[in-house]
Amino acid sequence: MTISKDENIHALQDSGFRITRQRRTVLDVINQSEGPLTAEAVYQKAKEINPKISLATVYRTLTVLRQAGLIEQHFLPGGHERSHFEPVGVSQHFHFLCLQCGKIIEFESNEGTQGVLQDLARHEDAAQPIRVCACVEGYCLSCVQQRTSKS
Amino acid sequence: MTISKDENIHALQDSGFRITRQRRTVLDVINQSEGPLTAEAVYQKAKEINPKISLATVYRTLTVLRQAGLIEQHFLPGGHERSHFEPVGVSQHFHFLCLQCGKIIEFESNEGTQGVLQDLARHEDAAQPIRVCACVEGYCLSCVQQRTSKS
DNA sequence: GTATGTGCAAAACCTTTGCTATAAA
DNA sequence: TTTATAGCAAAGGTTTTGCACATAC
Repeated sequence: MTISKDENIHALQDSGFRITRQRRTVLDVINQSEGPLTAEAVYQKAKEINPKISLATVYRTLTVLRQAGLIEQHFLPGGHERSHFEPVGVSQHFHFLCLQCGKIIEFESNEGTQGVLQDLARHEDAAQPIRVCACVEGYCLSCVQQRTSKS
Repeated sequence: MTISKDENIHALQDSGFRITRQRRTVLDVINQSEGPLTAEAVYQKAKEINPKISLATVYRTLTVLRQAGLIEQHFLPGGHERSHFEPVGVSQHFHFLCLQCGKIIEFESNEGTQGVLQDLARHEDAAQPIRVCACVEGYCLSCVQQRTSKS
């Protein structure tokens, strides 16, 4: 599950980037995180390791790590408004958002992925799909129960 | 295809909002648009009809129209960074983004929707799904051909 | 040694908010 | 007449950028 960072980080050089302390730090933070982190959250955790790191560097590093294929950027459903960063391939890109309480549930969906790709295949112009994500919005169990009991 | 706005706009009153010139304008702009519009784009088009309208009003109106169920807010894949607004039910919530040229293809996917909902159903906590959207990233035909011809 | 990357502060960007005047009901 | 809404300008939050210094190669 935990992939050695040093195996990883040289992807930076393969993409023509340099390996720096700050980039190691940011990558470590993301690789060791439990769930997706906002840029601000990455910054806070990175400062615990390297108090001198700046928010600008975190943003620039996130871009670079993304270009090197070391992390992915997600947007959660509903708001979508803030980007979140995770190691490549760790999380499912399927989210359910409860419109009432804001709870987010991650789930897997091979059926969904296949279905989407199958229908997409009818559009010849979408030649080479790489990544699928889906967002579902609705109400979670406890919020449904609350609503039911009110009426 | 074009639904009479006057049939539509009274949904505002049903939700306890007033009907104003600005709200008519914004709703008209969105109903008559070809594709999803950013808030800024709505503002530009609205100014052609009512030069006095302010951007703040556009934002507030977008919120109100959304609450009244007259328009929907989407986020396109890849960037996701800016919200786009469309009439309810007009567009598919499935998008393909070409990572190279940025082209976006909208498509339908009943298979995808059903697959996603089927897998989501295994999570009892996601009791009442309402809306599904999916984003696919990859490369479009012409960009794939370019890449192939280079190598 | 040279090009890239960092830190800082300032700017850019999108969106929201406070306030007074205006208009819908 | 009463209350919601519009317009303006200012503030808010996130992300980007310019520039001088530092660091990786």
